[in-house]
Amino acid sequence: MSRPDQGADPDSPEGRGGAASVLPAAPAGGGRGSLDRRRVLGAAVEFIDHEGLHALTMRRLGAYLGVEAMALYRYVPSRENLLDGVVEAVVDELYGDPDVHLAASHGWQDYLQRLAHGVRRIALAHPEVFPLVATRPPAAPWVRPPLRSLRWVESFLDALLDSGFTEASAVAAYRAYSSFLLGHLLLEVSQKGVRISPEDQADGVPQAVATTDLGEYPTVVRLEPLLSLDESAAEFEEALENLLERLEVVRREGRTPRRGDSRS
Amino acid sequence: MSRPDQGADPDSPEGRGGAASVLPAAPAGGGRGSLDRRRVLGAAVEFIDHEGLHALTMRRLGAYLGVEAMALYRYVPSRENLLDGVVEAVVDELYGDPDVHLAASHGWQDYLQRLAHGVRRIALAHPEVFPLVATRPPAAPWVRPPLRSLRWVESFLDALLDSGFTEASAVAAYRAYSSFLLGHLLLEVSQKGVRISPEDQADGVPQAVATTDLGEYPTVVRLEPLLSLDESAAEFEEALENLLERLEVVRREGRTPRRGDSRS
DNA sequence: ACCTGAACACCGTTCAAGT
DNA sequence: ACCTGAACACCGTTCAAGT
Repeated sequence: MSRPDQGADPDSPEGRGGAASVLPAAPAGGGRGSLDRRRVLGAAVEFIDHEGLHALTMRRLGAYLGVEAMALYRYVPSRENLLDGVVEAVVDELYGDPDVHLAASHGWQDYLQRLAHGVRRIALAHPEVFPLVATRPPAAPWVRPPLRSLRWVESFLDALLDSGFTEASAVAAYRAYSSFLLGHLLLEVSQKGVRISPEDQADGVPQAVATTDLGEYPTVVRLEPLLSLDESAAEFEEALENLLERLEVVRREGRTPRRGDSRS
Repeated sequence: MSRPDQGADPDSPEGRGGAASVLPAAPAGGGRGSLDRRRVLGAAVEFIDHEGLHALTMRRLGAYLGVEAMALYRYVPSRENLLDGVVEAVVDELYGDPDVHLAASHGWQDYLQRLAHGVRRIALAHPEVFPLVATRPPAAPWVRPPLRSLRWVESFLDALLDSGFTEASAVAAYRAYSSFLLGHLLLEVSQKGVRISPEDQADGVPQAVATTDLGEYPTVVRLEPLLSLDESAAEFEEALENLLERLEVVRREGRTPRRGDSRS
């Protein structure tokens, strides 16, 4: 059950840390000081980190900030917009990550490695927010989660184009990379115990499994110890490495991937 | 704005089909006949398919069935349980898919191909439901979306064990396969235009992109035609094929995948 | 300029009462 | 046995009113 991630627990005992890095040095949660959009969004991230997404209501967020819910509408036009802002705030944390800089990296594979690990660190730092990052529709349909912002798409494509990818294969690589990140991180985060459903699973989790007749699933029962093992970190590395190798083949051959490539 | 009201195309042209295959021959939506859990869940799936997930409330689902909301609580203990039931009903459609049968397939690769395509068909048939399939926590943390049910996990593992996978590599394959399916299908479905947010994006979508200064992202602007191309189907095939080839290497070598495999 | 009180339309859910 | 009416505690959101 030990957490594999590097980088969680940034450098201090601030507890769950998280959004703190993107917030002003000013008092965070229910602290004083006048409100502004940034403080509202930061408080929302903290609130979701601690209480879960399902607990976030305008009224409770207001109370968390020491204010009536109606006051929030001065900084946020709607709850939906608030959630979009939360996603943006969390993704923005990546901008401050010194490990994820195109300039600082050695080649496109190194850059994609750093970027993937940066996104993973964010996902693990905000497991309750990540499903939102993963499922909120982005600005345009071709800007895909979890990168989500034009800035990262631009940076990604530039890195690949500079390294000899054709335009078509750079775009194909972007799609494959997005799918990989989304699938892996969404499952990893939910495995760590996000409670998307309200609190109806107070008794732990295995409720539904316990009431099922396990006798019909002997293989699952036998392999349960293996299935329960958390190998997320190693699996992430392995799948990422494999993807990068696959992309390198595409890059060398200078074209869009086609079926059956690796057979020739 | 048009209300779906009761009896949206009761039985005439099957419309989008979808859940119909798993429902009784009886009238589906707002038709008559006494309620039961199956009819309630089937109506919920139809409702979400037509109106979107955000529109589903107990009161509106009641109205869709020609009944007060309170009547639903005889068949469904809570809204959360209703959503779980919706997910289950949609996944259950896979059971009726004649293309997805272990017995009918030729080898484990063929089986995983059929299974993946079966899940993809369901995702595309119910794009508004699929995010729920993807993000609702399953019964146990090691039963992963989007397969979600012990029955499919059992079937998956059996197929691989019978084909010479070790227990550890069968489990690793299950994890890799789940991540792949989840990532690809979630992005494909959301690209097709799911509106998870309410209706605030009535003006199409590009609102946020239009208000952004695109001048800072020349590469994205230049590659926009490529980025907008929908290559989902081909990309799905290609990534699936690649995954299966990767698993074949693991199977032949009879061990859990490790980093750097394909290099040796 | 910034926040609040009161109000509106809507939720999920409970329960006594109807048929 | 199955459904409804009324009620409760809670939502998001608007707006006139307070300071």
